[in-house]
Amino acid sequence: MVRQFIDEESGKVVEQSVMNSITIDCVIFGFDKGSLEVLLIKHAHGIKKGEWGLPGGWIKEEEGIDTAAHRLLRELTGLDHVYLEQLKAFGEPDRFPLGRVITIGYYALIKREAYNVVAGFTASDVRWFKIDEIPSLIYDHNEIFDFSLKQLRNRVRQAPIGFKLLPEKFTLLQLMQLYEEILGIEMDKPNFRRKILKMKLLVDLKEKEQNVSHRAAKLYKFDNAVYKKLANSGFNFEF
Amino acid sequence: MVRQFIDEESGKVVEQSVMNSITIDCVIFGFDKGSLEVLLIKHAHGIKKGEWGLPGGWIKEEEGIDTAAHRLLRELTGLDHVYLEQLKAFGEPDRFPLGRVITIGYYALIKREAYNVVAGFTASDVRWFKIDEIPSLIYDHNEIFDFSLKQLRNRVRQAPIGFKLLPEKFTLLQLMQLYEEILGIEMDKPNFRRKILKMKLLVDLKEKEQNVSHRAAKLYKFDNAVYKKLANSGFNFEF
DNA sequence: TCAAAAGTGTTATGATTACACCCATGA
DNA sequence: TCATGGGTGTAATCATAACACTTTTGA
Repeated sequence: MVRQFIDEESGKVVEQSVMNSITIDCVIFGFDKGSLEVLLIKHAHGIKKGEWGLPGGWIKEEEGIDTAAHRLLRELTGLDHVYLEQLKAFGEPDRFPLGRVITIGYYALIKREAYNVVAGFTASDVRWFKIDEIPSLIYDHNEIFDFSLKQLRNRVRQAPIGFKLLPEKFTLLQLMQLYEEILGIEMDKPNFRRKILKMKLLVDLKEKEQNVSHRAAKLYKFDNAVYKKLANSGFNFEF
Repeated sequence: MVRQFIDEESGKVVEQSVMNSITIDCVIFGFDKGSLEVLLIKHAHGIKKGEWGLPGGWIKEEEGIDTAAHRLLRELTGLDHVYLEQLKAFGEPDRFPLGRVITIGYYALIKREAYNVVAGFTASDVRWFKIDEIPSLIYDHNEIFDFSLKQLRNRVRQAPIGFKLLPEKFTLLQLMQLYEEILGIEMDKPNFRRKILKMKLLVDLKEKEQNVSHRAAKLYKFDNAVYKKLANSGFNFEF
């Protein structure tokens, strides 16, 4: 099967061979103003024109699947160098109406303020949706989204991937609210502070918030080097 | 693409259309005499004839992927109605030498004593290997195995899937040794007893071991109904 | 009676939880 | 001065880990 692509160097439309009957779909999570959100695109062409779905596409014949997922994200939304992890393959025989197509689901975590999302050339619209306001999506994309949320809730308890959703500099309350939002639970502020600080994963930046109408909070950043040391010597990230 | 299959009703060889460039491979775990083992097959045909690999095969055109994994397990090893869970898709472009093929990895947990493993018609040999004695496998099957072991170690801490590897009736020491073997750690017998019994997941069968040359241990079974109740109300299975 | 594993008891330590309460800042 | 969130303190409770010890059974 042959498909059209925008060549990333020349910017011209080129034709390339892709794998038949296998696609990639991607759930993109962002965190903004206390809400966990997902990026959806409105299809500009095809049988599902005008409907919302997950960004996705075909895998080139000579390209690995992780590479393909990164490329698709770049093409469809302008996002590059983001945290991306595979969920699993979805392959019910009737999931796609025009033939047998298996899709590999991915999820991405992005720092909202670092990116400006644009609609790629196959999308007519791109928008963030709160996770409890996801519309009815094309094909089995609601199932893929549900699975991705479960996976995120699981993974966030095992490794500090939550930080991928926050700005470089953040306050402890922002971090706590992120965990509350992802896990759908309420936490105790004093206890959360102590617990996260005891882990020694955060670096005190000796800076404070600016222009807030209450006592300014200290800013912290995540220390990836310390995390790697701790992760090797066995380490638990439960909340 | 068309492949040959043994029809499950008539027992005759039939031809059926399968999905092109996508396969399934399965890591089958069993537990015997204190050791965690994996079932491998020696290929009888093809370019990798005589080499060990994971059982696997093609997906029929009208068959879901989970269904395909169950069927393949049945065809290749005689195993039916086993616990089976998808790992993820493996799709490096060079993983398969004769063309671009993506594979979907699965892992199975089976009760060794309940099954008699046989070599299916494409395998010349089938054997259990201890997890620290896995030979060099075909394609990227060592990578798939490594991932499956990581996944098993993770999952076993989140849900009581370990029981799928034990006989219906087991002693607390057997259970503890299973966890020790899977997680690769040593545990304290008195503390393990108390912890697992406090969870209320085990039913005391009021029976004892027979013919052991030491004090006979009580036999227990896993109570799935209680587990489901506990799992709903939030529940932790850490060891 | 001995070995081997079953099974109980005890104590120190640390984590978790649930609060009360004071502090800093802009409106 | 008041609201808002920042930040500290404390005591009760619960979980974990380490290890000493008693019991049962067949060889």
